[in-house]
Amino acid sequence: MKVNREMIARAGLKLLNEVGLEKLTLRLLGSELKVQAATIYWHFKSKEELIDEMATIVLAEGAYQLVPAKNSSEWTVWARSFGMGIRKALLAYRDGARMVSGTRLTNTEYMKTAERIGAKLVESGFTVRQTAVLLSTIYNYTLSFVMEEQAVFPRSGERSPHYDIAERNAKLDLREFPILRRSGAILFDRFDQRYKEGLDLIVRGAATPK
Amino acid sequence: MKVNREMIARAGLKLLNEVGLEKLTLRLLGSELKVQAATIYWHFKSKEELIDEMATIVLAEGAYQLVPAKNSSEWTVWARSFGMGIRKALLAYRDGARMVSGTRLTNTEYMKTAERIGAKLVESGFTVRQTAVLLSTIYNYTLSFVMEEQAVFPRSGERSPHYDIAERNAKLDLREFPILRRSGAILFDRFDQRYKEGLDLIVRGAATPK
DNA sequence: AACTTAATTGAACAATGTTAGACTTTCAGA
DNA sequence: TCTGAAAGTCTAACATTGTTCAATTAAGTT
Repeated sequence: MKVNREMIARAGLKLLNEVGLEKLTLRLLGSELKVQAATIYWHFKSKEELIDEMATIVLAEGAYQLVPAKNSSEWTVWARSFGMGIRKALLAYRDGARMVSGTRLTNTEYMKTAERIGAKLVESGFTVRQTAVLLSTIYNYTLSFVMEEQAVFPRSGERSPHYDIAERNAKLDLREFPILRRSGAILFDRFDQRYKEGLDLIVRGAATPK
Repeated sequence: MKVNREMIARAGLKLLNEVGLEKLTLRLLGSELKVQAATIYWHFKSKEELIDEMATIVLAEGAYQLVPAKNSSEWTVWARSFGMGIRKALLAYRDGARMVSGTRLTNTEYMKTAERIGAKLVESGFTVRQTAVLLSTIYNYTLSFVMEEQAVFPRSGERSPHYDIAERNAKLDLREFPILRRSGAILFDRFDQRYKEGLDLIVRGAATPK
């Protein structure tokens, strides 16, 4: 059976959702495609390059949701949509954030959307530098946030046993850590809510003159 | 020669700086300590646990710099110092950010400092929730920022050949990507500067009422 | 049909984390 | 001082992984 880069990367993403990044081995991927692991090396020069391709697909696939549904004129809506869209794209795959982090894009699909958003911000009065700082700050915040989120919820709705709130609290003395203790429920639950609040900080900061 | 958890983790950090996270193998670590790799398993139940310990040390070691030198009364100074301090702590070791990301702390040393900073914010009028959101947002931003930074500069001052600005620009058509093209120099150079600007966004956001 | 290129296979390699059992050191208590 | 158990280390192996390479088959071209 003949395979190509696209098929391999897609199968990789399918398996990623089923077994997670750590268990995504080239032999498993080969068996999914009914092909030897070595075959993959005809299409990709390394596993790393395959993961770059997979990450690129995830971002490209999710790119459409980075831009507001209505062609709103408010730049704040665009900035927020950028963050929320990336988070959604990363959450679409198990270990999505960890996979994307530290990969290099293999094509410019995703960048087209980023360029549009950047243009919107420049149009709204930001300098190129301010635009780059704002978008990269949102991007970094989001990437790390979702990495944590997916550590707690490897698959959406399924909480990892390693992050039990009650267990964590048991280790934190209420007298010594009054604030951290009360933060557990905030940090390890209702990620949607906290993500938005953090995103708001950044956007509000950009909206506020020094 | 007898070794213990502390010695092993310290040696691990020393080697981390020399060879990076990927090449940090248990056999190499064993040879550094003049001990077989298997010995490490008497002190740690897995490599992951060893890395947890190493990460914990990095944060604990860096904790002192999370708090302002002068006991300033301005909460903004505390918030900024928190971010800058974490960045410094992560930068102190090669692949520091990647190592810390996704590990679980093995003791509460670092948390003591976090609690102090949290207390300062609550004292300044923030709710516990606002405090948790602000600090976690700074933390996430910083972690991801430094991961990128250390991908570009694996060791401080030594730029990775994979992130050449001119090369990147060559791939980006100036007409199609006018903004991204000009962003390269902002994103892949002068990390100090950009980090502060991003951090400022967050802090300013927290200072601004909705 | 002959020949070239594209794609896949099978088998192996080196390296890694990890484990099991034998061996050695440490040291408290008789 | 002797003894025996506990603590610590070593040797040797295992399973799994990414990767390579020569041999083989499939596809496409002249």
